[in-house]
Amino acid sequence: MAFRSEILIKLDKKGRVLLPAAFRDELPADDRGAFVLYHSPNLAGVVNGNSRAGFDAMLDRLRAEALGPKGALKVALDDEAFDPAGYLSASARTIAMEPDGRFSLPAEFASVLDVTDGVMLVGKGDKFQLWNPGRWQARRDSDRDKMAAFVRGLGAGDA
Amino acid sequence: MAFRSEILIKLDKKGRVLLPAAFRDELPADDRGAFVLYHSPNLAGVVNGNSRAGFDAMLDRLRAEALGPKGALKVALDDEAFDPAGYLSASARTIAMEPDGRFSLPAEFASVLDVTDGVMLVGKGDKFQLWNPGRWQARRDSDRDKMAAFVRGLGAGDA
DNA sequence: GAAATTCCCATGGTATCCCATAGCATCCCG
DNA sequence: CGGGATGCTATGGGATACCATGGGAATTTC
Repeated sequence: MAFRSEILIKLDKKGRVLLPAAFRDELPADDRGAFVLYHSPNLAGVVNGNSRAGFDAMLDRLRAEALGPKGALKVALDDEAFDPAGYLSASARTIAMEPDGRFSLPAEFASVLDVTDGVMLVGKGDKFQLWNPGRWQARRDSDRDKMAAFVRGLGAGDA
Repeated sequence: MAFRSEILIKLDKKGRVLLPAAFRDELPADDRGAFVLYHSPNLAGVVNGNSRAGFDAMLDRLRAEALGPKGALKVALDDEAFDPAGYLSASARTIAMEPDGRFSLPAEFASVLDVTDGVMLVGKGDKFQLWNPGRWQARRDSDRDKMAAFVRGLGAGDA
């Protein structure tokens, strides 16, 4: 289960978006009809997506590693303390797909993405992202330079 | 598992390419039906390939070395920071083969390779590469000289 | 009832399945 | 040891299935 590739998908007049077959195939076999969209916790204008199981697994890791072994119990009782996993849950929505893999993009996501006729779907391995196509282009260009620098840095550190 | 040799393969009118038997045999026995293609991170016009397991192993090593022990959690949440493994995932595609070992080369790869009727498959040990045959010829010639110089350098350092 | 949502059918393009063949390499068996 | 016989590899091509998309009709929502 690893989301790869970047795919430009049409947003039609009815506000529908297709989750590409390449991504649908990465959803768990027993839960192909729905997935989760949630706002990026620290990058405005980006929406993250994952399978329900993948999203839940991330929350579990978050609670375990951020809060320690007693985290789960504490979170269940302590409403005063900040709970990052709870924060993400509130920003997330379960999205049901039609049998053909399409779904209607909730307006809250469409507006932060600022998309009107196309959405860029980007695989990030253990999750995927929705981007405004133009913004993704810019991000991608800047990442390309960072990647080249990163590779150069590996060589230097080695020697 | 080591990819060796250089093989020129036809690109037919339907855009199909054969993964040579010599390379298919190097794929893990339990995952022979598909592999991964991804753009070279720092060499334009070159496409890399590997088994799914080989690609994933590279990403794991990458994340381990690029980030600290808390890397996994940070990467899962931080969309603003540059993530080399995520960058490679976005540039990669899982390629399913027909039972006879052929696959259709996605247009994005065919265009950066600038191939029309033939692709050079080059084994690089732990991965393989796709090249435009002419460009590979040039690269190979230049590498031959570099290799000779490298071997001479070894002798000098020894003495 | 008007607007939005969901279901269903339609379509062009692409990818996949399947069958076919020529050229090698290997095997087999007396 | 020879000479077929077999099998696999790389390639071609027709038929079929699937993907992404559009749009009408039915259903829901307020």
